[in-house]
Amino acid sequence: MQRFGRRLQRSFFDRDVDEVARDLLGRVIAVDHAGLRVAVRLTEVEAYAGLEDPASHAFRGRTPRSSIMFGPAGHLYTYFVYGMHWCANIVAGPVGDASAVLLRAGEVVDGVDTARLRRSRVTRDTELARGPAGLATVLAFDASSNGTDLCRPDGEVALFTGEPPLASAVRIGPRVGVAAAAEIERRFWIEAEPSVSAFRAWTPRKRTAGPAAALRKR
DNA sequence: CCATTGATCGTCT
DNA sequence: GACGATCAATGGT
Repeated sequence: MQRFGRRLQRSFFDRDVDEVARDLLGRVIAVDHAGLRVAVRLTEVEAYAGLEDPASHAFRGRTPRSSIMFGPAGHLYTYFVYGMHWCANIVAGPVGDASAVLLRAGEVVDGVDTARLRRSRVTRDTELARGPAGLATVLAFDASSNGTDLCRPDGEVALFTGEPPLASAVRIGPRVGVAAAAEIERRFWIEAEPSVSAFRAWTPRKRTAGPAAALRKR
């Protein structure tokens, strides 16, 4: 789509994951699904640096879930969390590096009507793609999206150049909801963007399983 | 505005 | 068997 610039090539993703994450801000990810297009301008992302990063899904080596991360850059890595949400990453760096960028938030710039239908409980458009699960829902990402190549010229998922933000508008801080390596700053976002989710430091949760939960189920 | 919490299941130990 | 790269409803300030 000319409107959002050129489709990004594999070389864009095949670099240091922190650089890729930083450079993804302002880019536009477009998905054609069921004959409908939704496009999102990325405003918040997080880098996960493969085997060396305790917070990464690849930290403990290759598993069935993390196997896509060990493959070539520019492919989607989707995963299921908390028993109900899907989240999406883009694999970055050389093969075997197992790094990826979590797509945390964005602004819906095309297909707003479709996005509203997919997020029926959301009232404000700025919240349609706020948070990784909301963003994934708007773009119809799920198990079947895992491994999708963003760099195929005819692919139904694509990343376009868009318009990168001013360097002065980019902020860097700790990742959201991450217990491991909480001091590392690998979250990148665009300042003063209404679609960016609020920062929440990791906090221990009250027990949700155990005797009380078992009783509740009866 | 902010803090708390239930829902729900794939993944890995 | 425990827990998680979460969301949205709820209730208080």
